[in-house]
Amino acid sequence: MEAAEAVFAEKGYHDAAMDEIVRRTSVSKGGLYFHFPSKERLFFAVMDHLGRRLVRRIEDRIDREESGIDRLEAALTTVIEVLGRRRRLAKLLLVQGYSMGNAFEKKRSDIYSGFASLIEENLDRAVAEGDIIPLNSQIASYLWVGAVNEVIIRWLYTGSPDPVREALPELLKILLPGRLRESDIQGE
Amino acid sequence: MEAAEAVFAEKGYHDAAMDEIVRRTSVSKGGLYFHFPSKERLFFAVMDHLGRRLVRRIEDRIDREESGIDRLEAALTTVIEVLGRRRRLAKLLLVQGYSMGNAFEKKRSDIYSGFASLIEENLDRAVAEGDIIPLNSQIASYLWVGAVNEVIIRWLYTGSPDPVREALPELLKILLPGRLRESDIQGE
DNA sequence: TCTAGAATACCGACTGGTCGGTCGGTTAAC
DNA sequence: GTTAACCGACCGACCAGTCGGTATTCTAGA
Repeated sequence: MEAAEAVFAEKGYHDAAMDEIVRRTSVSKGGLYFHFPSKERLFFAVMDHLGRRLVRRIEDRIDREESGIDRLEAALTTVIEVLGRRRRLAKLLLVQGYSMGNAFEKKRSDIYSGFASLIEENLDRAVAEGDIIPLNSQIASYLWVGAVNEVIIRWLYTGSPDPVREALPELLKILLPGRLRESDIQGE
Repeated sequence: MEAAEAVFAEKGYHDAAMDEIVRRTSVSKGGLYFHFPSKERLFFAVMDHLGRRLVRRIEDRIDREESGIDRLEAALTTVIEVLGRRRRLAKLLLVQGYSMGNAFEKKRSDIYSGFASLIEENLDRAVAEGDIIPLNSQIASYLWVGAVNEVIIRWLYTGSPDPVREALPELLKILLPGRLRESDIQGE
């Protein structure tokens, strides 16, 4: 029962007790352990499920766009919108994993890589299409991921700035300066 | 004894046992608890100490520069250099805190804010000096912080890319496009 | 069609190990 | 002789995982 998601999101890996997860489901502890051999595996299963679903959602969204730069904008908008509206999901995906200690390293890489490679791919595409200046797309994709991560975590912890209304437009402006030429031309 | 730093950095907050910290020092458990009322407080003390030291080091470095844009470059270079050379410090400051669960929220904000406000301040300065285009410096500072965070964590987990040699030049190129005009002018 | 019994799914009281924190005491300093 | 600094054996709470058992579904042979 993936309503274990709720407990992990609220308490973090370590403070989430299997007994509490059990209490919130209709299965018993034995039943839970029949399907998942350990707490760690249960947690990984939840993370994988949610991570993959988010990436798929982004992919579906950007497939509607033609150019690399449009796809980049759509990808960023989608992540920020999804994570910025669902605190629980955001907290679980971006924060609570670390609380399981060093075992999380591999899993984190997996999840973040899904999003990063999506960005990397479309950065290359946008470069090829001449919409943005050439760059090391791998490192640039880390920058994108890191920016999203930080903005969302900041919002989780302090409640501001609003990811969708405040942060997103600003991030787009900085990360896709090519866009400026179309709408912001005025000075030089 | 701040050699508790080593244990926290290796194991993370939760997996670090007070008994092990004690074992690695010359004091006893009672002695340790005489100075620090709880494990949590000890951890916070270590974090505060290291966080403040890093910020001070950056401040010292950027005070040697005149313009906002030079100070930004110096700040970014310094963090990446310091964290990119000292795995233990980086892991402790950027990763291990989360493993203490939700109690870490406030502390993380404190530490990251120190660096973010440094960036924010100098972004404003660089804007005023006309070296970069106007932007929401608060959100831009989160982007900077997030980018550093991600690049370093990536390196911690996978060993690449090299923060100083590979990531830093690329980040500078993207974050301070103004710099391009001086060295990269060729086309348009 | 009936049934033995195998396999699958599930139950929840219990346990064994771990670890933060305590406390009665000792030593050293002023 | 008072107080600050320090010691380390011990305690008790907590919790992942177990295990002996039950219920349900599937399978096969007569």
